Amino acid sequence: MKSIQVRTKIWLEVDGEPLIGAGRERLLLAIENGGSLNAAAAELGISYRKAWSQLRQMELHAPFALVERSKGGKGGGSTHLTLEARELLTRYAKLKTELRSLADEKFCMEDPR
Amino acid sequence: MKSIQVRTKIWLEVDGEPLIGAGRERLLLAIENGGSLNAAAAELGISYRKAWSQLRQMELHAPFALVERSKGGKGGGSTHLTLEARELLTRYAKLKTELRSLADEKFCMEDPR
DNA sequence: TTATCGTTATGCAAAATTCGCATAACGATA
DNA sequence: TATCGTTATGCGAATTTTGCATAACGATAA
Repeated sequence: MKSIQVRTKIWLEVDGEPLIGAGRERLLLAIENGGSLNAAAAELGISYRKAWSQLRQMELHAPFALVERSKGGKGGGSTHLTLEARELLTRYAKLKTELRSLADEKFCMEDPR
Repeated sequence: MKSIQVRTKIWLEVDGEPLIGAGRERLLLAIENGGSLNAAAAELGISYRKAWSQLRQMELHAPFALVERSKGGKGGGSTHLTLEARELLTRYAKLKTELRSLADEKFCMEDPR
């Protein structure tokens, strides 16, 4: 049985460049969770290179710092979210769930009436 | 001044494959308008190859026929939308505008409170 | 002072995807 | 049966994505 499914996406842009979407949200959450970009990449099952590139692009256009990094030291280094990044995550999550609930509730492909 | 902008997308899928989104909606509308895939591609400023590929992919997964084609003949050939395709367009347009108005009205990045 | 260690940072080539040029196929009409 | 503008599609070029390999880093421990 072929069923038609409604899909939605919501993301934030700065100057037309992606700031945060579903994928980048996952990345930031994984960074917060793992305490490093490396751990985040591993958790998500993507290459470090890819995670780094995504984060780099986000930071390139974000109007505020997203992470604080450190190199070397005991654990070799670390990356942590800034307060603003955590706030951004909170806002984005709210946006996303609102959109989803709206879509689920209102949009039905059966009987358009 | 860097302003954060909320963007949304809505589309329909069949078996996880895109059936119709903003771009394919434009394509179908242009086909309806021009009476041929060739004219549609020209109107949209995309190559015929690209338009054809998109339409092909849509038809590959759509649970009903989207267009009726003819080759040769007076005008060389033509492509017209089926009734189902026009209904799909109507439904999708409604979905899209509803989503947009909801997004505009509800989602505001200032003061999340 | 110096070696260590796991991280961040990045060049670069490979892989995958997208794009579009070029050309064949088509068939109702004249 | 020749014509004409369309549909159909192979294939190489251009672009984007991916990830391997390796350098850089610097607080800590010895």
